[in-house]
Amino acid sequence: MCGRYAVAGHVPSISLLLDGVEHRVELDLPESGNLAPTMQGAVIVLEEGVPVQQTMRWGLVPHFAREIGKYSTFNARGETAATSPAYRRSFAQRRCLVPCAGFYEWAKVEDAKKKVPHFFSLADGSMMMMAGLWDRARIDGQDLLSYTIVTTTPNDLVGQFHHRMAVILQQEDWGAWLDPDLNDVSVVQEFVKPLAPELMQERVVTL
DNA sequence: CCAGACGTTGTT
DNA sequence: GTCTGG
DNA sequence: CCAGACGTTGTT
DNA sequence: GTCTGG
Repeated sequence: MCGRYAVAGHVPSISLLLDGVEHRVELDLPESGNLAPTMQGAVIVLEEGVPVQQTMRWGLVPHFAREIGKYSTFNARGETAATSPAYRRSFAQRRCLVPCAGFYEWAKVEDAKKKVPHFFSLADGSMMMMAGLWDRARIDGQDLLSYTIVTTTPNDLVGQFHHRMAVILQQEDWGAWLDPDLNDVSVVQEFVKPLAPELMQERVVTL
C-alpha cells in the first residue's frame, strides 16, 4: 500500500531517457512531510512529448466521473489496473511518475495506544519515484487532474509491515513508464513488481 | 432494455 | 464501530 | 493512509 | 465511457 508519503523540499533535477533522447526535468517540489490522499501532490507527466512537473489531486477521479466520488482511488492494484474501468485508459495512456523522499507504513505495537510510523526510502538516499496513473475529469464545468499510485506485492523488507507496496521505478525505467508509445499493456505490466529490498532502508519515525 | 457501478486497504 | 476530511 | 467526528434545538 | 445485474 501507499497511503502516506513524504516529499523532500530540496530541488533535484532529474534525467529521463525517452525514445533514446535524454530529457532533464527541473523539479520544484513543495515540501511535505506527510502527504495524504485528497491533497495536491506533484507528479511528472508528459506534455507534448516533454516531461514536466504538474500538481494534481491524489485520488484518481476517472474521466467519466461527473463528481468527486467517495471511492478509494489513491492506490490502483497493479494486478487489475490494466482492465479495471476506472484505471485502464490511464494504465495504457496516462502514466505518471510520483517523486518522493519515501513513504510510511504504520505498525501496531503491543500495549501501545497508537500505531508507530516507519519510514521507507532508498538505501542510497536518492529520490524515490513511484509509478502513478493520472486522469482528467470534468467536474462542475472545470477540468480536474488527479493521480493514483500503483501497488503490488511487497518485497521482504516492506512485507514485514504490510501486504501491499507501491511500485517503485528504477531510474532506467522512468522514461519508459512515461512513454505514451509504450501502449502495449503486457509490456507496461512488466514494470509492476516490487523493488529489490536491498535497495531500500527503513527506520522508525515520529510524525 | 435501464440503472448503477466504476476502488483499496485492512480486518473479521 | 464507522464514516469523512485531509 | 490516519485523525477526528459521530447531534439537535434554540438563542446570541 | 463501458460493463454488469436485474
